[in-house]
Amino acid sequence: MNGTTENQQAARRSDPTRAAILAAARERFAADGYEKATIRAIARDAKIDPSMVMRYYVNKAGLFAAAVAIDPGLPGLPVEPREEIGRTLVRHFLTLWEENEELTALMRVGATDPAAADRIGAVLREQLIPLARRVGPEPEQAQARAALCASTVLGLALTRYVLRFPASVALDREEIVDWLGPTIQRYLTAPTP
Amino acid sequence: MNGTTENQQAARRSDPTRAAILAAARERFAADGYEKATIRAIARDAKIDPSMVMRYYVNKAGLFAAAVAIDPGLPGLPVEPREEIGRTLVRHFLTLWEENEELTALMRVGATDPAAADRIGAVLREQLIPLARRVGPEPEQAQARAALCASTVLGLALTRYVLRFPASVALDREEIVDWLGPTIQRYLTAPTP
DNA sequence: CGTGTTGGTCAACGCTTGTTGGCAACCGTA
DNA sequence: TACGGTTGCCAACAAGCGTTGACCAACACG
Repeated sequence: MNGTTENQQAARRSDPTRAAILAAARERFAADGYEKATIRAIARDAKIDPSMVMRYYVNKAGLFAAAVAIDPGLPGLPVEPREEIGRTLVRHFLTLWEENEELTALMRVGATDPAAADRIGAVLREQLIPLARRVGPEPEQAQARAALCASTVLGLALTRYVLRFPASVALDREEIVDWLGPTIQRYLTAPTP
Repeated sequence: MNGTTENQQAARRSDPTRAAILAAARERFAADGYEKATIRAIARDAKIDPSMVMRYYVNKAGLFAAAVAIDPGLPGLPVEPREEIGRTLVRHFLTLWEENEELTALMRVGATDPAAADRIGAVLREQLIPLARRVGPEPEQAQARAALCASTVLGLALTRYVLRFPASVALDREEIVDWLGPTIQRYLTAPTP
């Protein structure tokens, strides 16, 4: 089907530009949120004309959708040893947040845009709740357990990566795992209090 | 000094209007965030002309500052019995969030505006850290303990009142206290893991 | 070589925003 | 009754936004 590589769009001469736009968009959305991240500013960062953004991504919403796409990949996570899931999950989320600034962007935008909020909610629905059902007792409690885990993880992300409270930024990785790991572990596996 | 009541501004004929503006502003800021809550929309809700907003609150930033002012009142909180602080704190925060929509507004705006973010951070600095110092062991760990408590409480607020995840909204009050109470208790009083 | 396609710029559009100043109506006081 | 201050509305401003279409330059292919 394709001469060079399998399963990808034909290479276009404009690919570097497209990538530059996406990179600039991610950075701006993560730093400023949706409204304050203007197409003009993004174009300036990418060193091209604002109209190019429209040509390649139709409109601002399309640009945001293209710039922010994330899969936390929870289904592939090892759930054994079972008494370590809490710590495993916390570590997993920490690397995820530190490697993808899109997550910060998604959260900044989600605070005011229901569509973006739902993108985050989808992770809870499609990955965290099933995981809670698989791993914990009382499957009918999976919703509640997953909600608590989400609030724990997103709370840390909020204070550390979005609001950037010094006291939260100062925590180091293993310190966080030591404190939050048992919390998540309890939310997932302990009997309903 | 004043004929009617002590320690307050002279009653102005415009007070009802001022109050209507503030109420509308709180509602809009809480629902839409800073940029999407336009002065025109707020004025429309308050059934007055947009220029009145400027007359009474100088500019949009001044309006926001006047509309959102909160004191969580942690210093006055009973810390006894000590093994109940966790649950007491969680209950306190829950009523706080349910009674003041300003808190939702502050968080929506804080997601993109550093000044608003700092207003939330001030609570952590001035009330939560001192409380952690008073109540927990190893005073030099107070920063970390308080940061963890803040992330717990704000995480719940985020998923429940800002992002409005159904699974988080569905939790009921005492269920939350039962799950989060022990978490806060541990963050505040347990020895460093 | 000519010709269609692609990558990119420029200038402008229509609209909304925060903000301003002028002007009319009302009030309490003298 | 006259009058200064308050309360309110109206119309307009400048600036910034997302978005559009005309136009030029470079390339690919016959």
